[in-house]
Amino acid sequence: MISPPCQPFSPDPILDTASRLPRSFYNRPTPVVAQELLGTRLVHMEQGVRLSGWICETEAYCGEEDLACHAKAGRTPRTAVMYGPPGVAYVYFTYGMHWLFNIVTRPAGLPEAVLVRAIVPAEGLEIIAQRRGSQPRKRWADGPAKLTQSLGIDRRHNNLDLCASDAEIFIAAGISVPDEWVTIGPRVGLGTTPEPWLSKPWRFFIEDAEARLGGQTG
DNA sequence: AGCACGATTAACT
DNA sequence: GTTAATCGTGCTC
Repeated sequence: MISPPCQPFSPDPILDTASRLPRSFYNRPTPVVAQELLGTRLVHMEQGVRLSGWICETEAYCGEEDLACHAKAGRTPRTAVMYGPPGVAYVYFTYGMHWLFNIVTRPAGLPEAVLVRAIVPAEGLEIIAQRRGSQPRKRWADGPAKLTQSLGIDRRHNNLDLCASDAEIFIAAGISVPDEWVTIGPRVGLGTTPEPWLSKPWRFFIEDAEARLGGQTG
């Protein structure tokens, strides 16, 4: 009995991971990575089911000097992940109940990351509906804690290398987003963070994302 | 050991 | 616009 032939590619787009973004994508200035993540897909392969959404809102957090960034406290058990290599998930807990998903940027030693703040759900809609069905569809994943709830992301995924070929969470290449679709402004929810950090234009989002991305098939 | 606060959300008035 | 929910983290005593 001969071995079956290797699959040259996955014929099923639901299982395709060939478009996983490489580590070099994340090893660049954090605001650039944040903007270029718009229009890509955040994918979670959860027990064989593919859950995903189009990334439509991000924020850049830029190291110890950035007083809005957790790394302002230096290297602690929580922030250690941000001091590691780019392309790794930094998932943290806040307000006693919410998980927020970030991706580490820049070379090891520079504690910077992009917070993913919103997605337009694309795949795994049945499961997302189970988790978010108490809310109208437009609100299923239009916030940083809503998207982690939608995709089933939590503490288990902190420090996960998104660039590893077998990682269950990754970013897949998506569509090219025209500059005219993108609004840039100050980050939100920063409370008493002082200037100039409070006003840095490090938030990026696609205007009318649901209409523009909702019909994409990926 | 104790404390104040948080890169939020949903349900109020 | 206001507020409760709920607990890990980092800082002070």
